[in-house]
Amino acid sequence: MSMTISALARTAGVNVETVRYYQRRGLLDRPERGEGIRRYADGDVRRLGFIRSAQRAGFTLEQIGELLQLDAGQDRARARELAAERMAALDLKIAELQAARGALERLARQCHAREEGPCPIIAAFEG
Amino acid sequence: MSMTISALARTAGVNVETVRYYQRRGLLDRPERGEGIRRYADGDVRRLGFIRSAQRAGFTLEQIGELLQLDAGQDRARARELAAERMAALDLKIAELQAARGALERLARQCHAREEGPCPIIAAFEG
DNA sequence: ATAGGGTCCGTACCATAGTACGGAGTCAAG
DNA sequence: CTTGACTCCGTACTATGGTACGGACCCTAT
Repeated sequence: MSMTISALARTAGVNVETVRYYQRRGLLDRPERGEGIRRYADGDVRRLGFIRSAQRAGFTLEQIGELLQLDAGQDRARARELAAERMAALDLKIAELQAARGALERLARQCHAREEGPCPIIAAFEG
Repeated sequence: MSMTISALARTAGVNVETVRYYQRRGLLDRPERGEGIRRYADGDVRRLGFIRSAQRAGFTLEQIGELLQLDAGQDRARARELAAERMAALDLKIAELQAARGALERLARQCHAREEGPCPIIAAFEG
């Protein structure tokens, strides 16, 4: 319920320094010091979890900061806008990675097929 | 056939400074100065194209450097190894992005459905 | 032959997302 | 009541992939 910074970090699976960094960036609160040391609660764990999930979804820390602002302001239109933007970007990125993946796979197969001569993996990228 | 650095950069769609940067990193050659100025040829364009494609496939510049080494050495086994590693990493990344994309889409729909209350996009990430 | 643009090159700077360091303070156990 | 671990905080450093700057040189057209 009430944890130190290292317990918070451990719970969320991040480095203590990362927690401090998020505090500096304004993504996490610095709770009041209760008798010398700051104590963290479940809300902080959830918030940290939010940051990491959003990050996995490809949001930058800056965008995450905005999402957190929206959370307070309940600006749903803007939240949807951000989500839509991110989805478009993700679609693009996914398509790119899939193309790269496919190309790589074909090439590796070709490279396997003929043991002689130059590896087609390298040649194929030239374009 | 014989181009200046800015023509090379333009052809490949990158900044002149980027070309110089790749030269510093050893990814591109610095051709001999013919009458004061370095002249670039098709090979350089292809090589620069290779770098950019490989980059789109998610290779880091360091890995690209290794691929270019292999090109010379014709170490096909290592090339396949790198390709396999990269494919695994791509699969992971693609799955992650697709998950994020799906989550985002569901949330945006929910957020649209009910105009009242807190936006679920933000709440949903907490976990 | 001189003005302008382009080139050359080293060095410095940028953003992003952290990680590390060092000194001072605090806390819990022995 | 001290020792050792942990916390606090500012500042500095890291990696990655570039971008920008400034002085010197070179090339071409007028």
